[in-house]
Amino acid sequence: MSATKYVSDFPIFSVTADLVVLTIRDDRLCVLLVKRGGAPFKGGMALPGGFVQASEDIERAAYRELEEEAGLKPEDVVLEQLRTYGAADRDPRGRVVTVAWVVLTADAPEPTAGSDAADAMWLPVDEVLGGSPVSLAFDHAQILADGIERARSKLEYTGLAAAFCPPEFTVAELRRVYEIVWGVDTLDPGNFHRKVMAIEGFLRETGNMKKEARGRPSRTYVAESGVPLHPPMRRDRR
Amino acid sequence: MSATKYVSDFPIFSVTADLVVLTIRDDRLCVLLVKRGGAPFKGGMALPGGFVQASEDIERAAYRELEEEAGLKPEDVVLEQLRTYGAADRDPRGRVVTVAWVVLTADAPEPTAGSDAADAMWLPVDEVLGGSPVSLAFDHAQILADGIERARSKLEYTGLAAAFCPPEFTVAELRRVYEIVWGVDTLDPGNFHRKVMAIEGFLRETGNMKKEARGRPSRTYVAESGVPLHPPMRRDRR
DNA sequence: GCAAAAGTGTTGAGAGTACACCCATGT
DNA sequence: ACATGGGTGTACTCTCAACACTTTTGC
Repeated sequence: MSATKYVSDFPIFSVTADLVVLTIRDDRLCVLLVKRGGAPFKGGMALPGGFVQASEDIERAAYRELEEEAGLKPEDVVLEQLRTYGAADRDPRGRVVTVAWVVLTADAPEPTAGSDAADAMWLPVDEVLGGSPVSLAFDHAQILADGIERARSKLEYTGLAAAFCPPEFTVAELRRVYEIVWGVDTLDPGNFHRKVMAIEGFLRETGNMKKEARGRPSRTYVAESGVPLHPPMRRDRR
Repeated sequence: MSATKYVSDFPIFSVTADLVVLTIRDDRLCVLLVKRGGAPFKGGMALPGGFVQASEDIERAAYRELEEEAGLKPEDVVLEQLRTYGAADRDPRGRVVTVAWVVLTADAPEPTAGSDAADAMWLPVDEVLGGSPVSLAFDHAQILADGIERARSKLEYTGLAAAFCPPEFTVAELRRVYEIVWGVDTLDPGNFHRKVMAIEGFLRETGNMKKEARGRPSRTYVAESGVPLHPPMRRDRR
């Protein structure tokens, strides 16, 4: 850190932007974690993130950290604010509040490639939060859990699932996203196809086809907008 | 202000908690606004709120401001975090980020009663944001709009509507809440009654009755929990 | 009795599910 | 030919909205 001192008439806070970066790799929902290089929690795992600079919009800081720590550019992702965590004792360094963001991406470059945090890695979320959970620094386990729940519920009533797909994708690829994120066995392919095609303004046909290893080639689509889905894709919660 | 100076190694932020306090008065959705007593925007209207103290949880600060500026106690309200606004230039005093909260309440005491801000008042939201909108300080117009939208959508899939009702209420009172907040003409009383009674774990009958000016007396209920509604109460968005 | 509001019954339209079936490709 | 996944058709179920109707009060 620099020797510069900052002075204020008001109680002093520092603000960080922390990121819950989610993607799908090998048919599993994965989150980007970094190994901390300094105190506190040195060597422990944490969400990527960092301090917001003095004259930087918080959202801009989130995009900057995303590029620095994950090598992801704004046009590769969907980013939205999750919530702010501000318990007085959440950071041993002092009074730090963090604004957390959920980031969805289809691009999943191995994060070691030329980034600040060479110790970044993708881990399946069910391993991080599951039976023998990975211990995360600060309150990051809570932030991660909140971020995953946000992503799950957003799939229901927005077209956000497309953010996990490449720019041009098939209905089956979109269906896999729903199955993986919701953790359900199999959505009926026929019904899913019809349902998703019935939603106005969600998918636009490209005219291209994509051949898989087996079976009939499928049409490809691009997501049209971020508008709410009508009707929504509801998950069963009996 | 005190003469105390605060010093830090990190970029300095101040953090405020701002409140979108909503209630229903005279069959209209109303928001609590205060007249600012100091610069900037002195004399202008703003959302109630204030600085978070140095060792105070942000949520606790929200409850404190709620009591100081509106005379409302935690048990009288439902409070939930809305989002954080952190544009670098949003406050002319310096780098201030605000964590905004949505507060729903049935109690609507006239706010002048013994509070810090004797200049607080309830205003109908459609007058504040409508045709000739009231000008609000900072980015508070945006915050208010976001808060109202949050309240509207929360009515669909949570039992939050009950927060606008007294502790013991009738199905008709609950129905008025939906009509007023969503701005719809009339929900069918019969269908609404059946729908709301079909939701597990939402309403518990008290055994009491309430007589209105006219018509058959109705049973009264208390809201049972904050659990999600299944099935949800969906609003039409044709 | 009449008006008004609570609450119930009935019915018809539409949405969702299960599943049969056809289509287009690789092997 | 046959296996595989894309995509469509069909019929049954369930939900929901419209609205008729009964109940219980005040006037």
